[in-house]
Amino acid sequence: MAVHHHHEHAGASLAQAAESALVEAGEQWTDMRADIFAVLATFEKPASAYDIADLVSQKRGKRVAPNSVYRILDLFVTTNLARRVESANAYLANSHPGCLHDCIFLICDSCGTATHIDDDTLTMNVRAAAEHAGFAEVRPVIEVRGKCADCG
Amino acid sequence: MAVHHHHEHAGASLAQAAESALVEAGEQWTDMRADIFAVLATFEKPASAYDIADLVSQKRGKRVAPNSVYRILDLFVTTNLARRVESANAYLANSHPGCLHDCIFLICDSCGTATHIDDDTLTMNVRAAAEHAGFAEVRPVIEVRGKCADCG
DNA sequence: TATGCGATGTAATGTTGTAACGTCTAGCGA
DNA sequence: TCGCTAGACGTTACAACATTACATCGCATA
Repeated sequence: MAVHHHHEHAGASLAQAAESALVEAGEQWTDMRADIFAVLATFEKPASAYDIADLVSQKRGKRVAPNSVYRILDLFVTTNLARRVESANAYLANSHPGCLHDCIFLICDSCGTATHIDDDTLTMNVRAAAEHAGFAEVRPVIEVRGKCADCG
Repeated sequence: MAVHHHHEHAGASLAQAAESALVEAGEQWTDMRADIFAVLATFEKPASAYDIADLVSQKRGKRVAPNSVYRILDLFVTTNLARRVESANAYLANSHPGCLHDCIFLICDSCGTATHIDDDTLTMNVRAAAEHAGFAEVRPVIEVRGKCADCG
């Protein structure tokens, strides 16, 4: 099984990496974006836009509307700073922004935590299958729901 | 690439197969369930519970609440008569109920149509990767968003 | 007939996501 | 300096998706 290796960021290092990646992409690293990224990065589990809105509101002492959060999350997703977990309608910080590849998420139905696996062979096979069927600009969504080791 | 082969039902044959599968599972094939399955089966694209509720309401000349539709869709999903497309918050009739395996869905971002691919080797690899990470009772969600051949 | 159970109805509410438009500010050329 | 522009963010309203709690109906059967 082919496995993808890279450095995993955390904490301040992660925020740094995120800022670099966003600026690299020609976007601004504003206070609001920093706050939203910081909050997102504190979550173990995929966080909903509303969860994030609540915490960012607390942090700033002023209501931040979900609307604003969505805007910024969308930006994060397109610039690869965050991922959307489709089967949970929620988001995760990307622990290695700037490193572009498909992720496989494992989400525990019981405790909600998500872990991620990288297996480029597998994801390339999925891409290949889709392209073989005539699809272009493909964006694989590969998630596995189940019960994690801790909840077993 | 290993590929899974089986008979694909359509129209009345599909409804028949669905009825058999549901009864096989120890559930009743009621008028409401038949209507919902029939409506679901007419869709090319993944259908939302509300889409289905509207059409079934028309068909019966009486409002059917989304609630009732969700209940029956959940039943269909657990009995393998239908699939949920997570990245579209919508449902598809399973064209081969009674035949149990993982599906890969290709959904066109442009026209919304979904096609499905069977590749047991690929899906088994995804399952294996999740199980290797300590997950149990795994349910793979493998979808690919992109642009279909017609919309290219 | 009474009773229990599965299926469906009804109402209310919770959660997720988007649209439209207003305001603020930094940058920049006249 | 003035006024313009563009991007970021605010505000409100609403649309779309999903669930909860409880009521009712009809059928099987004790």
